[in-house]
Amino acid sequence: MAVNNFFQEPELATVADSAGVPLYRQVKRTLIRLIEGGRYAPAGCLPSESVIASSLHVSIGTLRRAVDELVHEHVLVRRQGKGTFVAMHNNDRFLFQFFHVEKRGLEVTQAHEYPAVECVSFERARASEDEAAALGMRTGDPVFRIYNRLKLSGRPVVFDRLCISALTFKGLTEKRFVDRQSTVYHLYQHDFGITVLRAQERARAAGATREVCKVLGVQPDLAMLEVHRVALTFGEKAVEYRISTIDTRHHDYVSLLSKRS
Amino acid sequence: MAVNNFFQEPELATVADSAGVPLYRQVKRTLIRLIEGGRYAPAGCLPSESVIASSLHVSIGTLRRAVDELVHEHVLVRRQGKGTFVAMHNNDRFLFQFFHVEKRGLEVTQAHEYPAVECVSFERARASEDEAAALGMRTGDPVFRIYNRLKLSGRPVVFDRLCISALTFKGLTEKRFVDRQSTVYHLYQHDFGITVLRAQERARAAGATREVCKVLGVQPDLAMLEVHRVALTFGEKAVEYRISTIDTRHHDYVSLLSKRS
DNA sequence: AAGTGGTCTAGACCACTAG
DNA sequence: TAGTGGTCTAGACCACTTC
Repeated sequence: MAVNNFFQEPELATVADSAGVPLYRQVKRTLIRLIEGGRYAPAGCLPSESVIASSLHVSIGTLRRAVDELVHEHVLVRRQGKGTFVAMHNNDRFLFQFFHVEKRGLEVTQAHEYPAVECVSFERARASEDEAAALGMRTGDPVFRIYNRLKLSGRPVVFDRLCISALTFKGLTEKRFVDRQSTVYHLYQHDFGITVLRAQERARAAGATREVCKVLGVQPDLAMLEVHRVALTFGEKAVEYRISTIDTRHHDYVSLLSKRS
Repeated sequence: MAVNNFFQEPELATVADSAGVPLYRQVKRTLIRLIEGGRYAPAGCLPSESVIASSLHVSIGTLRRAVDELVHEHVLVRRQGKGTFVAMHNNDRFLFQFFHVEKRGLEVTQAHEYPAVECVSFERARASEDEAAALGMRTGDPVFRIYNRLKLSGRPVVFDRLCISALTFKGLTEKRFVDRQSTVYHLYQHDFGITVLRAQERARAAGATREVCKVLGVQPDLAMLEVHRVALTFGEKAVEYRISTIDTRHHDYVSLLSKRS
């Protein structure tokens, strides 16, 4: 499990002596560069903390502080007795970090229900002005536009329209998308090496359009919840723009303010 | 600024040797008990880290770890060179920790706009079933029901209906509520010693009711965003139940998933 | 200059996991 | 039993604030 010939590239192994920046931040940047650069596969095990610390010529306390922050940001996962791993996007933890629709009723957090995803359409297109702005690209650049219907307890509840760069996700096909084993974000990570770290969401209410009525089977002008999400990876780079239209007659969009203890 | 006769109560000063619980967690619980018990006023300064550490017979590293977590949970605030303080709810930081309505447009986080609050009605009432469930009390218990209209750039955008226990907030009057200097949460903290630490929110879409039309001046059945919030203090105790109805034609409800770096 | 929090170190010991 | 992360310590030095 341990890797010996680890920090070979001198420029990566060296912690730059940037002015005023705390050492543990520099160590953190170094670790991010290594992860980002594909130095470790997702789910891969990092060398032990003592090995990394001595490789980078910092104390173990400093190394631990850098890792602490990366764990907090869901980039790494620690498992006592086993090692430190690159966070994966294929487990419950990560699914529900980004899926926040819950059946109405119990205020206490109940067991989450997995949505069943059906792909409604998959097309290559050119970025609209909005899409380009959200993804930091130019209008007309090639994108994939993927429309999904999500069912909870057998009833259609969410209409997801997502847009991703066809350059970033070169080689993606409808078949690969539909046949994926796990979540979309796991596909991004496993097949394209892109790890979604966080997302910004903006919610608003809007009447159901004809398209929404058709896909979700609701009556025209029903008040729907519309969530616009931009998913971000390292360096705050936007990788996905998604509009979710939610039938909130029996479900809520759940948000948690501030940290829990 | 420094307090000398600090840890007088032996049972508070002693860190219980609970089985298996890390020392820094026990220190954290001790600090919470002291804050909760009004040992320090809000905005009050704590003794220096070295003083607390030696008082509790733990190393400074352990004390710092406990304080780190409390800072992360917005219970304490550190100021280098000055000291550690109990977090206050009267600054921008805390206002916008709980107010998440933003004008549409720029995706980049723009300067937040302060809402202008008008009290529409203030009444003593008996808790409905929903209110009682949200606040952990019995149906029929006395509550205050306070309705506010919030304006942004002079236009009514949000209709807030909040419900709090009349027992917890004994002595609150419409005058005191309206004449408050700062935010509602600052009033809770300053006048009643209740610190709101976090909140749970559930959002849904709904057509405008007659009451909403009257207060916000919108046409009937316009799709509105409805946010149900339960605000919590120490020990996960619910202290406020609030329903915000938002006109999202020109504003969004903004949510941040996962941590930012 | 004195006092505060912020960083960094070096090492000890414990708890968990695997072979 | 060996290796991993988790906790705890004791002390040094730095950066910031106040007097």
